[in-house]
Amino acid sequence: MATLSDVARRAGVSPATASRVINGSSKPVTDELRERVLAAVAELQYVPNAHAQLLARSHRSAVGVIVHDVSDPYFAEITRGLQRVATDQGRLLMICNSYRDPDRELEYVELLRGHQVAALILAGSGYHDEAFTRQLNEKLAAYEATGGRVAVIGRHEHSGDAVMPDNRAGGYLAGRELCGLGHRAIGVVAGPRILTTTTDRLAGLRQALTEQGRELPERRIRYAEFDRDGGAEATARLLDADPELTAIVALNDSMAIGALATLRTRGLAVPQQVSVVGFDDMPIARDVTPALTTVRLPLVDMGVRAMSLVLGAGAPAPRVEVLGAELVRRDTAGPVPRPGRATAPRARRGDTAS
Amino acid sequence: MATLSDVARRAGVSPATASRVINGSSKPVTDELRERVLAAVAELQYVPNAHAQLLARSHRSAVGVIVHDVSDPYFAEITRGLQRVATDQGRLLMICNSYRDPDRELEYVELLRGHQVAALILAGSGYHDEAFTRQLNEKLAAYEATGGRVAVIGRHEHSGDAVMPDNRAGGYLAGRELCGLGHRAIGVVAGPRILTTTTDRLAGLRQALTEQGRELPERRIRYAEFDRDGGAEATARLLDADPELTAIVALNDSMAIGALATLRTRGLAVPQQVSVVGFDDMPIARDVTPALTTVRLPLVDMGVRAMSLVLGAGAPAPRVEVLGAELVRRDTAGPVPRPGRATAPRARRGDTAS
DNA sequence: TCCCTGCGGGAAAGGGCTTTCTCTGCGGTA
DNA sequence: TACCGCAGAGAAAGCCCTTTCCCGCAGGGA
Repeated sequence: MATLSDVARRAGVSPATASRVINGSSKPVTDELRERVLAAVAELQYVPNAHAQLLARSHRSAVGVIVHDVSDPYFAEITRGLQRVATDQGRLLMICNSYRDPDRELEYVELLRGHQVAALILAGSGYHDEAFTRQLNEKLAAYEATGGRVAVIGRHEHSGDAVMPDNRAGGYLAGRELCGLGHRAIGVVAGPRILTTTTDRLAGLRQALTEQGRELPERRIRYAEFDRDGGAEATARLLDADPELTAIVALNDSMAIGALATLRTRGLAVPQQVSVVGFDDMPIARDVTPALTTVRLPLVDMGVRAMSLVLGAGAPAPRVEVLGAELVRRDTAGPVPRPGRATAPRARRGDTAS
Repeated sequence: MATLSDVARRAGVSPATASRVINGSSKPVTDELRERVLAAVAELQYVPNAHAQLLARSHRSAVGVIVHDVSDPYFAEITRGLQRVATDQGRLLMICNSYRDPDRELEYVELLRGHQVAALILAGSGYHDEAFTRQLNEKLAAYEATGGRVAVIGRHEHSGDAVMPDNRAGGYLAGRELCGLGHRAIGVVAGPRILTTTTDRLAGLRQALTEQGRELPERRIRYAEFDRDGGAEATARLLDADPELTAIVALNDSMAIGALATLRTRGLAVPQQVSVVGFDDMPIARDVTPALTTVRLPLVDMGVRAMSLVLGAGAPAPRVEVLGAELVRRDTAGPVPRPGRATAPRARRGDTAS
């Protein structure tokens, strides 16, 4: 690889001058030398060694992000928001997938610290795990002690800047909607119970049912992986245990899609026999058939805000931004079927392509 | 940030010894010193500066990847394959999204070169753009001249290691299937015509039709963005121009989903009135209703192979691996409707959740 | 007793860049 | 004419590590 001194030598200047030209330093350089340097750069196809630059420069610029999986639409949307702000500010993003493995999450914090990121964003759900939380907080504290900025998305036991989707309110919305449609036997297809996302959404849901004088017993909840196959499998277990179910709440849209697959396999019409409500409103939600009724979270905006928090001026007190959830009515939630009468399939509501 | 010399000082040893302990060097260190160093590391929460390490070490380890967009399922799958091999070998992956912007692609090549990656994988489609291709090749050549390894996925005008999905064969498969079902009026919802992926798939399709004595006039092709909305829009234009169409080939699954959305909006039954065939077999393809008939590409495997090529021993001659395409029959492609008879909706074929 | 060997440790030389500090030479002022 | 100041260029000091090279010392063989 050509180095800066190669360029300098070829241009007949000192490395200092070459560096100044290449970085557009404020220190003035004669046009003639400038041109000679630029020519040498082009001829040698010179690209500065990023590591050497980062070592020599004082200020850190990159931002680290830890998500569960960028290819999961939930995180893809959040990342889009993060990226937008980062790009605007000329920051490089280092994105790490923890695949919901707490140990890997810890490792990535170290790794990103080692890479001298200016800030760190934890975009995955928090865990109900004291030992892990303590370790994570130690590492984050060490990082913050050296001037690193941290923001979390979701409920983590971390005192600092945070963007919180209102999962509880979202759960409540889903529950109220189904109650309003007359459902009593409501099953829940939940993500891993160790995630705060799961428990928060569940808590909101439970509150809605309780307010309506209904209840949500544990036997109507099935925990599984937070993805399509987890949803399919949990739905199957739920139906096996309780064939009377008239509605299913899936705690994210991927699981909801799995639930729809299982219902289809079993010949249960949605929403005529069983209603389904998802969570997140990922883009695909409107394209499944019937289009998914779900709870929308402002995912992109969450990313935008988290990045803004972390790149903005440090506030004395930790800032917490709660972002509301919103019910999106589509075609998978309908009135509870009248008992004792065989339900005939009705025409599906039309959907709009846009 | 604590540095290595801080650790050394605290442990009462030289930086050299500290480094040896931390990196598990082969050079032996007394247990006592070792423990003192380890203790100091823990107390100071020391994390080595990755940039300094990379600068000091001679060998480069990270691998750079340029994709169009990791959150696009097509690339998510490929990336999964890349990641698998990289992780096995303890390599860090730097993934960059070009968002199908050639200039950004060029910039990322520079950036990754600057970051001293050991290898570079171009996973996006190639472009029909001579100026761009020349620039790209120059940059890649410069990189390879300094010992960098390069592999491309898809057809790029780059002489070197490559993994090629057989897009042409896939297009052929789609065409033959529809011909076999009796379709004559076949429309194509295509991605940007500047992408080799588009033209290759189109070429295969055209060949199939030609062999059957049919043809594929330009007026039955609509080019749009390679995503859901592009597909929806192109389908609308196609139907407006030619309402007699009995089948649509979408050049990727995202577009196919957009096509289904438009057909649904217009009240056209799939596959009774219009058949649809997609391309790629992304995971969601089996979950839309009706489940999508499509052409499967071994996406994960493509990633695995590309990474293996690039991390394996350099072969004297460039290696090109062509991976076959396969037709996956699901529920969106059916026999051509008999003309002159109103088509009544039939029962949908059952699908299996798995 | 002396020398050689080998082990454990430290000194120091990079690795490629940025940036401060220093130096030279010029134009301008008194 | 003497001096000051400043513009433009270079010398050199880091930034934080790794790794080679070297040194001192203890043990073993002659």
